[in-house]
Amino acid sequence: MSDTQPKPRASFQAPKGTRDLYPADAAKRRFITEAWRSASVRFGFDEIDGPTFEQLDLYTVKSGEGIISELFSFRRAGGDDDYALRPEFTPTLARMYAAQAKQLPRPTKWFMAGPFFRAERPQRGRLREFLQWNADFLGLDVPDDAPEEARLTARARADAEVISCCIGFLRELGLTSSDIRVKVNHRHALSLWLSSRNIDPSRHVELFSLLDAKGKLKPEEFAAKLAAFGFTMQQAEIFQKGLIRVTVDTAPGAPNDDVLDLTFFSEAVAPLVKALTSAGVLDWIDFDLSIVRGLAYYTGMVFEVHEAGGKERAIAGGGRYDGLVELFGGPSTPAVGFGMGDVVLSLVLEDRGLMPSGPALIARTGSRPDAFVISNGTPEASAQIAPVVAALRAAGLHARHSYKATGNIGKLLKDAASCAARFAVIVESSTHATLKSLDDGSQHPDIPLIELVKRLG
RNA sequence: GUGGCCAUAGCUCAGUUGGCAGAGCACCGGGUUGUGAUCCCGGUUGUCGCGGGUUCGAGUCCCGUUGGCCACCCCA
Repeated sequence: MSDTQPKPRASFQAPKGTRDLYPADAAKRRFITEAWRSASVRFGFDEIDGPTFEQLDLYTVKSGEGIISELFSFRRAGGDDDYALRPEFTPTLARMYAAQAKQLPRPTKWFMAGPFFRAERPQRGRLREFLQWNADFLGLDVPDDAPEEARLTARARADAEVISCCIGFLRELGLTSSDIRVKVNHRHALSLWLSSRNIDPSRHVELFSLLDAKGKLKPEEFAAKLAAFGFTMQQAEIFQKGLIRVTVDTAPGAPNDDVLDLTFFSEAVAPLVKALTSAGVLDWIDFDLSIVRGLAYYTGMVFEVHEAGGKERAIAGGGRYDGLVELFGGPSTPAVGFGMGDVVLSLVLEDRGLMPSGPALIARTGSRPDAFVISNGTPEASAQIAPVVAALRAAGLHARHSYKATGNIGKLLKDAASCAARFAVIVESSTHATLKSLDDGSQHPDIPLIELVKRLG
């Protein structure tokens, strides 16, 4: 050993806010990503992906210089370009769409799922490295010169389709509309409604931030600030609760209308409500005027998905961002999408008992062995384990065997059960085996070894 | 970036005013019952997160550091 050899270091730890995934954890991650993929494909989205790091400037275009402290950014030794690990997908998406916009179909529906990185202090539901699923609907299914009314309903259809895909995924995992609420608002509709109350458009953004901050203010403070916009105490309470009833027929929704005349808002969101109804997901939806989402680039519908008890951070969030593709150098393109992280989602699934584990998880992730081959303990049977396993694998089957020295059949069957094998093959002689189904316990003796592939296939 | 709590076996944790490093589970081996719950016996695993300091002596007290949990900030 030379003097330059580094000394062994006693202990390394995973970097702050990252996770080591042992087999049980990796299987849970696969369970989630497979479900994301399955829902996306079912709703007609095509998979894409981009680099996990981009030019630093790509992120400041949209979010300003302030974003830099939240990024993991770096410069190659000796180079002079600044890069950043991707903290979100939307800039990459906008860049990719802009680059090929002329040849892409309308609409273009894309999804991706992969790792993202944010230099934040970790806490419950928030890590520095996490997975995020993104689904986006770019362009509309009507011509650019279609009447404005047609374009409005086309936007509402796209908005509803994106929300439906998100809900379709949650449903597939066994969550219901009483576990999860999808809180929806509409920035444009909100603005129309505020204007109808003679609130000048120049003050709308200020009011949006006030609504966004309601959870952090004392009720009296919140009401006092709302009073500056002409709202009464009673009306402030409705904002405080968040929940606004909007009905399908756009009729004034009782009981809110007794104190808040929401006619303008209701009319503006009517096409969205209609599209959500057609998609069969309206029972998951709460309209909530206080959901504005921090980002300045949202232009229409915005939504957040929350655990019904309101205990966790948002499971997902998204909305319409019609100006963003243009900002990245593409043609003016209506677009709507959302992102969902794996961290809060996992907390909710674990809490509701919907995260599988053990053999159930192995079955869900498609890694069940077809056969677990054991010997009855005689030398001639033991000698057949390697060739039988090899033959099964050569036939494309998933075959395993025990690495234990014991001849205890009970212990070996326990091993077979713990890896969730479909069948145990108990080799009895140099030519025959017993086939045992580990699902129903049934046994078939005297199976010739050469017939195993046929019996298991 | 700010604050509080925490770090002992692979996991969950106990460890007395500072005095020989522990339990359960898991894992491995052996035995009994030719069949997945079992039962009995035995065994491996630790720079007590890391680095300093005080002390005859530190898992225990002090300082620093790294990481975790929680809240603030932020949330694309």
